[in-house]
Amino acid sequence: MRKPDMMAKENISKSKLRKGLWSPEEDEKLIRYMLTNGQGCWSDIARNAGLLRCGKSCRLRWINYLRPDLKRGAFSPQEEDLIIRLHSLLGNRWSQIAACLPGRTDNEIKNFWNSTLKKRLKMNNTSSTTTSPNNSDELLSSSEPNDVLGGIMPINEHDLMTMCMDSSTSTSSSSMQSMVFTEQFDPFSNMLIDIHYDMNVVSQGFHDIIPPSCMSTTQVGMVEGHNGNYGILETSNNKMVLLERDLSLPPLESRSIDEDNSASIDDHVKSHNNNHFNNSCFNNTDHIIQSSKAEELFGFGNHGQGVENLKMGEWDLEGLMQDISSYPFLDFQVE
DNA sequence: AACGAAATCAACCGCGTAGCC
DNA sequence: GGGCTACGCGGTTGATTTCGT
Repeated sequence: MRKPDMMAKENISKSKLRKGLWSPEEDEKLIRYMLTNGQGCWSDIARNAGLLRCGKSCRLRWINYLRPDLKRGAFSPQEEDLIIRLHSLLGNRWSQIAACLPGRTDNEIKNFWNSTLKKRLKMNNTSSTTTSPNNSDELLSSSEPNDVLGGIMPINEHDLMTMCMDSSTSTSSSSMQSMVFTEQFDPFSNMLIDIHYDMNVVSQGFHDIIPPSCMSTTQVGMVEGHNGNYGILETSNNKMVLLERDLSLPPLESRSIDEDNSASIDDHVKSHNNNHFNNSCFNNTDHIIQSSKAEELFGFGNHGQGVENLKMGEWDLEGLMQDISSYPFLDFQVE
C-alpha cells in the first residue's frame, strides 16, 4: 500500500502535467531531445526535454508517432492479410503482430483491427456462412482463417503447410526431404501459385538459433522465399510450422537508423512539422528499419541456396544470441 | 450548407512484470 | 522477501474527421 502523503505529493506533481493532444512545439522538443540524446529513462527524458508530460506520455508519443522509422499511411492489402493471419495465430498480442510489420505500431494495428478489419471479417462471416455458432471476438479470431476471409484470403487447415521434424527419427535436419513444393490459390492475383522452400535451409537456420527455451511459446516471423515470396513462420511447442503463402510483399527498402541519423535533426523536425497532423507525413519507405541481425544470424551466405533471406518479426534476438551457445542443436517434432 | 452518424486514431488508463534497493 | 519504480502491453475513451442525408 502506498503512503497517503506520498500519493498526495504525486497527485500534486501529476496535476501540473499536461494531458491531451501534443502540440507541434512539444513534438519538436521531444524529437530534438531523442535525436540528440537517445532513449533513456522516460521520466528523465520528459524532464530534461522541458516537457510538462509524464514519461509514459512521452514514450507513447515517441513510439506511436514521432519515431523516424514509422511508416504512415494506409495499410496495404498485403499488410492487411498479414495482420489477419498473425491475429489468427497470436490473438490480441498487438506488439508481436506489430513486430512483424516494420514501421507499424501496435497501437496503429490495434486501431486498424478494431475499426476496420474486425468489421470486415464480421461482415464476410455473416454473409458467407451461418455455421459459426457465435461471433465473439475470440471465436472470430480463431475462425477467421477458415471461414471469414472470403474476399481477403481463403485458407483452411490444408492451406497450412506444416513442416515438422521428428527428433526421434531424425538426428539431423539434413536427413529430411529438403525442397517443399505447394500450390495455392492467390486471391490477389486470381492465380494458382507455386511455392517452394528449401526446408533444409530453413530448418538449419532455426536449428542454429532457436533454443528450446524459445520454442516453448509461440513465435512468429516472416519468411521470404524464392522470388521474394513471403510466408509466416511460427514456432510453437517445439514445432516449427511454416504457414506459407505468397504474400507478394513488395521488397522493403532497407535503411538503417544510423543512415537516417545522417540527415540533420533540423531536417527531421522540419519535415515532421511541415506535415504535422498529416497522416502521410512518414509515408515513405526511407524510414523503414529492417533487422539485418536476423539475416546475419541465419547465415544464409553459408547455405547459399533455397531460402535466401529469412526476415524475422519479433524474435528475441538478443536473448536468442545469448542462448545459442548453450544449445548447440535443436530437434523438431513431427506433428 | 448544415446536421447527425459513423469511422478513425491519438492518447490515456490500469494492470502485470522486471529490476533495483 | 517486500516495497518502489519504470516500462510495456492491451483495453478503452474521446476528439477529430469523414460520410451520408
